[in-house]
Amino acid sequence: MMTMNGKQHFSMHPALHEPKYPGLHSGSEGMRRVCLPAPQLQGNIFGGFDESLLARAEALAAADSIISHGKSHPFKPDVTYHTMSSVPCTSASSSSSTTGPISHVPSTIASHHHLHHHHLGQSLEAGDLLDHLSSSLAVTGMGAPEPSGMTASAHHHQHPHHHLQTMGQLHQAMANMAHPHSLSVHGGMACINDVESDPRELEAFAERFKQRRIKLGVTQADVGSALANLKIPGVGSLSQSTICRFESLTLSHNNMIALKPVLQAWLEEAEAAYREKSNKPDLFNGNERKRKRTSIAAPEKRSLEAYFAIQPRPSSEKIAAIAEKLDLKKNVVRVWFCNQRQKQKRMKYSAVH
DNA sequence: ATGCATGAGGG
DNA sequence: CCTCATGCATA
Repeated sequence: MMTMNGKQHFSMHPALHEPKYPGLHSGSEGMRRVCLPAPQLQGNIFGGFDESLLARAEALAAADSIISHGKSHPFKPDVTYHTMSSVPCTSASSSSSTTGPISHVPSTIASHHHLHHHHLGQSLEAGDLLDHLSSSLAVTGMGAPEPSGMTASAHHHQHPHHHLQTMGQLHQAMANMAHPHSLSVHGGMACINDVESDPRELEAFAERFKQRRIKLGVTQADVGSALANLKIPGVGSLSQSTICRFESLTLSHNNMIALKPVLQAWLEEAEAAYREKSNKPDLFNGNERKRKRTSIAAPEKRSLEAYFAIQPRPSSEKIAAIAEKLDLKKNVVRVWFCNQRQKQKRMKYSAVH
């Protein structure tokens, strides 16, 4: 559909991305074993990718399905619905209009009134709890950019983008702490910023975090919204998804490092407040959710995985071709590839170590 | 716990 | 367009 944009990006990067693959424990999706040999297609990826490539990928996809994986879906015809409907809930929640562009508007820096949904009976009332925790993790000067797997020269590379610029400045911290050179000459043990111990420390922290969080009777979602109350410059709230991913280490290494200080600060505050006060009344829940999610059917997904194994970064043309072949919207395919690439780079340090 | 998506920032 | 950090909707 929709023809093609005459844009043809030949960004055939050698192999900037390390073939790091998790495989440590995840195992929920169908990817992971998609690392197929992919014979001699390095030479004509662009030249004659047409039939051969697509055919090849599909063949592989077919073979793959025969082999079967432990996870077979009952069957899912691609349900591609995009529906962002209205928000019946007219509560005063400040939350986002799920209508896309305005999801996260206000930088909670100035105003932090988020009336989120709660459903724990006696969890801590973050709003007040963490209100006085304004500067726990002020800073920790340390200088040294890029972790181990980053672009060594682009230290300003992925900066303060996104809404709440949660990392706007966290990125600094992240970059700084990423280097073993500095120091964490603080208390002496488990400071807010001793990332020098690399992935191991993170893993341990994530584990501890989860355990204590549960102990406090707080959900991932609650942690996310409570973060805004920390009013750490540049740090707003986060979603349940992100907290979950942090705990399960399924974020990029950089992201993990950037989030650690914030979550640690929250944890400390929450525990302190917990001891102090039993709890508070708590709020009610305002619910609102509408948007539907596109669902790619299993067969299509298998094909995509096969294509991905052959060429993780298909050009616009190829994406269009694949999209048409699988009868999917081009954008869906493009996004799918982007997401696959991200997954491939998840934490679970599987490379460069 | 995860799949698909949005958006910022950078080319 | 891509990469990245994140989020909504979902299974």
